[in-house]
Amino acid sequence: MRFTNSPPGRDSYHHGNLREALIAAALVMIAERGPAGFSFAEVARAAGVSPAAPYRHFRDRNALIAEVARLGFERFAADLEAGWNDGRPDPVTAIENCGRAYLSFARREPASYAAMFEPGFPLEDDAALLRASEAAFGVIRRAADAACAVHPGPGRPPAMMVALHLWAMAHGIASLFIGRPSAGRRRLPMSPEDLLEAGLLVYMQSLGLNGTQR
Amino acid sequence: MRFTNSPPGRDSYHHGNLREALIAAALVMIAERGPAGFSFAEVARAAGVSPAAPYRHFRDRNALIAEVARLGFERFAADLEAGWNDGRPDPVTAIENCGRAYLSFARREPASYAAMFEPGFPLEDDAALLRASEAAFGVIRRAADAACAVHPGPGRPPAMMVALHLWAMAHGIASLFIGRPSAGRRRLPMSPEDLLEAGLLVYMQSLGLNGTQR
DNA sequence: CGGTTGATGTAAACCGCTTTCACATGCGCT
DNA sequence: AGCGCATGTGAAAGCGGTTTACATCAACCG
Repeated sequence: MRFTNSPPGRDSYHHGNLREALIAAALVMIAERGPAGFSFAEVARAAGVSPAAPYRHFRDRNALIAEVARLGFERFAADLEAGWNDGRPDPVTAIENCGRAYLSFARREPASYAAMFEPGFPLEDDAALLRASEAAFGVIRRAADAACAVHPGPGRPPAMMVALHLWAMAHGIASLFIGRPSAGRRRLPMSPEDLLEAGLLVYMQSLGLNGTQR
Repeated sequence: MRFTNSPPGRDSYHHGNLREALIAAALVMIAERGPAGFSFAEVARAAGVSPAAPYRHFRDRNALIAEVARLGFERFAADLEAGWNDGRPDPVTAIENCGRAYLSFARREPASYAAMFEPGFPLEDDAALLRASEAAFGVIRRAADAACAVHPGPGRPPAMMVALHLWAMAHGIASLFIGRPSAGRRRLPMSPEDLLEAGLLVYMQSLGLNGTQR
């Protein structure tokens, strides 16, 4: 499998856009075998260059994974933002849509999701990556803010805590039931999407955030 | 670092309990660098034996990780069972205790937890491992059953769904906020334990599973 | 235009890991 | 005491990953 992308297609000594080709190859391999399932030399082979070439673009294998994660967080934040859609038509429905966007991302981009949450090495010293992940969580945080604002006077739950609960529930379901199988994986009586929607509804109902009876 | 354990301490040709020593060494290395962060030869070195010795006990590196995961699931199930404590003093409190036991395990045995949920390879063909993981989930499932039984007549939630929600919430919090840092990690305004307890309370309150007002 | 410079890719050497083999050791059973 | 099987060794073959010194090329500049 070559990833030399048509324009300048590698008819010459230089590749042309090796950096992007390496990222694309890494995405495929991570999707197939996880963040630990490929080597720096292997992506080089997939891109049709010598094993030493990638070192011109990334300090090492970890830096490549970190870049995959950073780009993933950017698209992730955009997806969540689109799902949230400024809280329309109403906060509860918007949060459900946001949850669906969350799982949809994990499903469409399992490689990015894995690089983001199971990189296999620290990956906390990368400032750009940190900023990207902050942006993604920011969407959830703002959604929780808006939803909590609906809550009547006293006893209003702390928005940060609500945001963390929403995130944990979504991540828990994505991590357990989407992507490459792990040990805990088991057959579900419903789709992960339905499972998450039900969980979010139950949670938010208790907070009095929706108009439903109870 | 040697793992030759004091009683026959390796004064002789044979190790004495190499199998356990290899598992112990693997646990240390997984805790430090993740399931992908060690080689078969390296655990052999740590145990003070030749690189070929481990093959007498495990088919390959993956089999070693799978065994670490299996033993982890056994202790995990026992911990959850102890937390649940047959639903005493009452189902809601018992589920909170179960949640605390969940996070406590992830904290005390980060290596086991990682091997169980992020092994880095399929690990679903191992029957013994599957059984062990079933047993662990069974505890959560029974807790959800018992809790749901308290619910008044119609509108009773499906226990399986509740079990999955509880598991997802606990796993989400453990995965995001306990263990070696990942990208999504951020500073919490509260301990993971308090975060989970609050989340479980909010969730169960909505189901009418506790006696609290609202 | 021609030369220089820096970015990009290569070739090959080096190193460690994996796996297998024949062989050594000694524990436990009779 | 002696036998047999489980367990550990040593060496070697083969791979694959990483690294260093060198090759190529594009862009810039006088």
